[in-house]
Amino acid sequence: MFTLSEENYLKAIYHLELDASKGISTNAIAEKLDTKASSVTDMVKKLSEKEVVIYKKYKGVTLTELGKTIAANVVRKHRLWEVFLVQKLNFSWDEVHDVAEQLEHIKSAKLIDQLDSFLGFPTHDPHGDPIPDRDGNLKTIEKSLLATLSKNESGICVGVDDSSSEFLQFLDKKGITLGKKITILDKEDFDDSLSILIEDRKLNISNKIANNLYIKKA
Amino acid sequence: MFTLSEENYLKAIYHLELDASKGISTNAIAEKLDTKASSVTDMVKKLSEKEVVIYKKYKGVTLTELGKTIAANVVRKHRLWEVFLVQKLNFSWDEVHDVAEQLEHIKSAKLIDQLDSFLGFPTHDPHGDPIPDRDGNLKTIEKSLLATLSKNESGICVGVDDSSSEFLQFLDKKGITLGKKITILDKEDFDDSLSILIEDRKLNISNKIANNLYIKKA
DNA sequence: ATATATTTTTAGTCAAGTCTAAAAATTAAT
DNA sequence: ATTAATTTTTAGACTTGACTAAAAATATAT
Repeated sequence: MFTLSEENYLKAIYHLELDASKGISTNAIAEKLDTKASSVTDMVKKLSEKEVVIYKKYKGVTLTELGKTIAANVVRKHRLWEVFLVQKLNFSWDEVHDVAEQLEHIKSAKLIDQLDSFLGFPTHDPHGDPIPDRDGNLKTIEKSLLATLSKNESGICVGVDDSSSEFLQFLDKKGITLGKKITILDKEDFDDSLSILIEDRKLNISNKIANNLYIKKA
Repeated sequence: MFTLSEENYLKAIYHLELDASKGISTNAIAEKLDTKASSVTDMVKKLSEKEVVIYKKYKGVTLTELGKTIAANVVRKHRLWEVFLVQKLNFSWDEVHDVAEQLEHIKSAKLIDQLDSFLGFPTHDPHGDPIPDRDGNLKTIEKSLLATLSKNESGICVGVDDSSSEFLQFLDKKGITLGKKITILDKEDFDDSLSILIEDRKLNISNKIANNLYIKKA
């Protein structure tokens, strides 16, 4: 059995491994968890003892298969709870994260299986992130950052990279929600800002926004 | 803010105070929480600092109004989650306790308000125990132990005293569930066992059972 | 290739919550 | 009203997870 702290470390390493080929540095983990590298070293030794990570001094950390499974399961729980909060309890997508951070540590296989079923076996959370299955596998769909699309290309909005409540509330204000179709009307070379069409409305958005919105090309 | 451990102490004291007029002894708390009296002394000092209990050495502990409110809120969460598990996730009433013990510590006012609403503002949990309102008040209904009824009296089954899964499963097996009408057909002086009528079926039950079943007299 | 800068680890400390064993207070018994 | 039994508290130690400051290893720059 793993403690709340251990689960958070595994989850952090799991997320960091998604976009990093080498071993994860203790510093990177420390930053992600808002703690100190020395604390990470201690914990990583413990996790290594428990055979959920492989750790060589000064060489960074990688998850073992077991570690990956455990981390994916925490992520699965987190995302299922997010769906629950939005679909059943009328939370908005920018309110769910902190509560899901707590709920993801509840231990009960039956609970999560039944929740999954109750929600109709959702495949993605409210931010468009895929929900791992019971074995920890997640099918990733081909999605592109809006910023990478060319003029006149279009697609469906399927996810966000940054899921801070500030960004999500900004999207709400602009009427940009998952599932909507977006077409690039124009790209401005000067500042890489975009002119887009979304549901018959024309909108100008900055490059920063375009770099945090995922599109499934049509 | 209170830690998980602090909340569990407050809840234990809260439950113990329900059927005890004097201050609660550290020993009683220790037994309830399956810990040692010395640990309780330490914690009770801390809770006293935080003004949620009143503690005089060797004299036992009582909750302050603040302490009562906090404890009642934990109990409220516990019981709402139990309702959720049974009504929405198809748990049986003997499976919910351990999971609710975890869920009761999730911190989010919105979560619990929305859950309450989602469940239709239930007044009692699956074991017939009342759910405190947002202010910690609970309305107790007049209920009697089945063992206290006399021959030919009858009433509705409204709760259990012992909610161990063993006892609950026993009741399931016998077809005794909340809401059913029970009539005392006969009482046996020798062993205080009862002959009862429940939904046209005649049943013999021991005194031990009768002392753990609550009835609302008809 | 050596010096400098950065990253990572070690060593020692701390707080929360628990424990055991011993001491002190309270309660019960003669 | 002492003595004996029980309960409660204190004192000191342990574990988990974190921290700071110093040492060691690695990476960078001239």
